Amino acid sequence: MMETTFHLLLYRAFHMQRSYLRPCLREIGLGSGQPKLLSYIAAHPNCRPKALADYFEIDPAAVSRMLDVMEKSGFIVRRADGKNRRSACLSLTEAGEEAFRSWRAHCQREDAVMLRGFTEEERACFADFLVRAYRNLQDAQREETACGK
Amino acid sequence: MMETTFHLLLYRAFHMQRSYLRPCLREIGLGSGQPKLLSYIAAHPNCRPKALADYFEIDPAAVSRMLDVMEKSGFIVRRADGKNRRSACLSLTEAGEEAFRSWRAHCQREDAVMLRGFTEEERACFADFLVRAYRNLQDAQREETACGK
DNA sequence: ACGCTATAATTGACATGTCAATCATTGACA
DNA sequence: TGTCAATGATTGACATGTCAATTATAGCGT
Repeated sequence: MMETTFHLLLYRAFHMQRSYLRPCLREIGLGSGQPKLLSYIAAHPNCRPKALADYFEIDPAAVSRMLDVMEKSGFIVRRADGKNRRSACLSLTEAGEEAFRSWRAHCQREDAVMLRGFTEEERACFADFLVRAYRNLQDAQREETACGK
Repeated sequence: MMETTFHLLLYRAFHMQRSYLRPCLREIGLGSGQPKLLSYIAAHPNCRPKALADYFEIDPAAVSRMLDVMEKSGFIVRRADGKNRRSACLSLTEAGEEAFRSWRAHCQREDAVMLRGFTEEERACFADFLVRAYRNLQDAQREETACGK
């Protein structure tokens, strides 16, 4: 792999990670986009779909359909809220809690595999780079859309 | 953004990058998966679909369908090869060459934006980290599938 | 209280990717 | 040469994501 652009480097690392994680996800019964929703709901019980879309910066439509799947799989429930009939309150079922625990454990092992041979400093540095790259793009995007409008 | 796992860090950086690049791709008339195919075909004229699938480690089915789109968009042509009637020879049209040049230029600008505030050493380090992470996962995957079989 | 606008969720249509099945061609071996 | 297995491409079905349109509810301003 001799890529010339960071764009492709990032793609390949991400893509390989998803590929590596696939068997585990299949075993747990989750799709590749679902763990993040699971973890957010675990950390914020009774949150709304909108919160998920905002936090992960994905389309509410994607959230809506993933919740459909996760509800059908028995990992979450959409509970009606008397006060707010527009949004549902989301929470994990027992199976959802269990799936989340499995995922978290596996995810930690995966991170360990990915960072094999990295020193503690390098890990911190890598995380810092990823955050900085993310923020640079985010800032640029905000500027450009603000300017264009 | 205060993620606890590298898994999510990588996802967010990748996702933000794709989001940042979207307007440019729309302008050129390319889908998000097409630039990499374009660049490979530019570097390897008359290559086969299989080579694309192998190089980028994606499913041949995805390649097949993206080529359909790119052919319909007028960026590539599938030329029959008398010797080998199973695969087609792929090449860029003039429009394809032009799209590739636009993409490459924009991609360089994007990398510059993403790496704003990075020193030269940090850039090299970041690239190295991404390659090492990729290879760690690749090796682990090979081991596990070899072992499982 | 009424109506208008803004917000939340959903649905449809599409792109990218996976997986499984099919189909055609190739190439090797009896 | 003729059969048969391996290879390459395609197609169908699904998950994730985008975008645009629709629907229902909230909430504000008069």
